[in-house]
Amino acid sequence: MNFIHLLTLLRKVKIRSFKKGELLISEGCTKTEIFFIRKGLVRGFHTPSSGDEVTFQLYPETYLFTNIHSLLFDGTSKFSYEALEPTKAYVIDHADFIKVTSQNANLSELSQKFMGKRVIRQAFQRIESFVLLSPEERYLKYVQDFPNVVNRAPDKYIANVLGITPVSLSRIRSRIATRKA
Amino acid sequence: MNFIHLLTLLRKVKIRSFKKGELLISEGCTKTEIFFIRKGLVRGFHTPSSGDEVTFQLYPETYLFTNIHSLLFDGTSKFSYEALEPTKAYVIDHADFIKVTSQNANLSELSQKFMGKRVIRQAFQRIESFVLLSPEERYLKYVQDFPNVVNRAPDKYIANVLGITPVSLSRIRSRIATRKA
DNA sequence: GACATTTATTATCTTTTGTTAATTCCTTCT
DNA sequence: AGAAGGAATTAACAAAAGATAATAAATGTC
Repeated sequence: MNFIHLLTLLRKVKIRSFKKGELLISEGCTKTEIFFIRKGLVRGFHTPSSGDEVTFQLYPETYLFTNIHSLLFDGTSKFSYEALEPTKAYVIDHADFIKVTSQNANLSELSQKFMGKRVIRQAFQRIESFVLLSPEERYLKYVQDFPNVVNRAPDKYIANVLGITPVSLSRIRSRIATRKA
Repeated sequence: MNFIHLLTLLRKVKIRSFKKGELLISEGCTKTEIFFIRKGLVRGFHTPSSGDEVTFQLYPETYLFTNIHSLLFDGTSKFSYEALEPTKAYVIDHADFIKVTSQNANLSELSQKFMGKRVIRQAFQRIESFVLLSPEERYLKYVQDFPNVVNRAPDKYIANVLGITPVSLSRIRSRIATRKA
C-alpha cells in the first residue's frame, strides 16, 4: 500500500457542518460530491411538479450518499438532501476521489470495496424488501435495520421510504400494537 | 491505456451456452462469476422455505448479473438463475476481473464505469419506481424500459419483479385495456 | 406559557390488492 | 391430433391501502 496516495486522498476530504433544515444538495444542481455522515441525519427527497414532496431515503451516521443523477445519469439532481438534525459530514468530490484512488491498485480496490460495495449492497437489500415483503413486513424489517432512524425521523418520511402513505403506516403500527397486546 | 492488461482480461472471459431451463447459478452456491448475457433471457429467483418461488429480476441481452450474496455479503446465494430461453453468456470470475483490472488505472476506471455504474444505476431506478410509482405506473414504466422482456417472459415472473401478484397484474392489464378502448 | 403550525391518529369511503378457486386459453409432449 | 400441464383470466370475498377530512398530539415560536 502506497501511503502517499492515501494521504493525498485524505487531504481532499473536507468536513462540513449543516444546520437543521439546511440543504446539502439542491434539486437541479450538477455537483458530484460524496457525503459521508459523521453525525446527524439527512433525508433525500423529490419534489414532483404537482403534488407533495416524497422522501426517497434517510441517511444516519456512517451512511453515504451523493448526487446519483449527476454521477451516473449525467443529468441534474432529481433530489434535494436536507439535514433533519445538525449534521457533520465528510465531503469529497467524486472526480478527486477517482483521480487519487485510481493511481494505486490497492487503494483503488479498498475504496471500491468501501464505497461501491456498500451502496450496491444497501440498494439490493432494499429492492429485495420491496419484491419479497409486504408493507407491514417491510416496516418491521426497517425498524430492525435502522432502529436509530425510526425514532429520530418523522413517520411521514419513513412511510415514503417504505413506499406507502403516512396514514397507512399509522394503521400498520396500530395493527402491530394491538396484536402484541 | 495498456493493451496488455486488456488482452489479459479478455483471455479470462469465457463464452458459455445454456439450454432452456438450465441453471446458471444455483441457490446455496458461493461462486462469484459475472455473467453478461449475449443472447437469451435469464430469471433470478428465490425459493422461500415455505411458499412459491419469487422471481427477483429478469435479464435480457446486454444485461449482467452475478451471485450478489457471495460477492457482497460473503454468504451463499439466496437466488438461482435459470435460462428462460437458449442463452449465451460471457462469463468471468470476479476475482480474475478485479485482479486484472486493478493492475491498470485506465482499465480500472473503464471497468468500474461499465460494470459498477450500470448495476447501481439500474438498482436506483428500480428503487425509485417502488417509492414514487403505484403498481400500475410501475408496470407501464417496465413495459417502456423493457419492451423486449415483457413479450418474452411469462406474466407471473413480471408480476413478481414488480412486487405484485400475477392476479393483480392481470387486472391492471385489463384495466389499462378497457381505459384505452 | 400561550398560540400557531406541523405531525400523527382515527374515521369514512372508495379503490386496489391478496387469496382462493374455477374457467379458459395456450403450450408442450408423445 | 389429442391429452396433459401450465399460464392467464375471471369471479367472489376478505383484507389492506389510498384519499380526504376531522381530531388529537406534539413541536416550534414568540
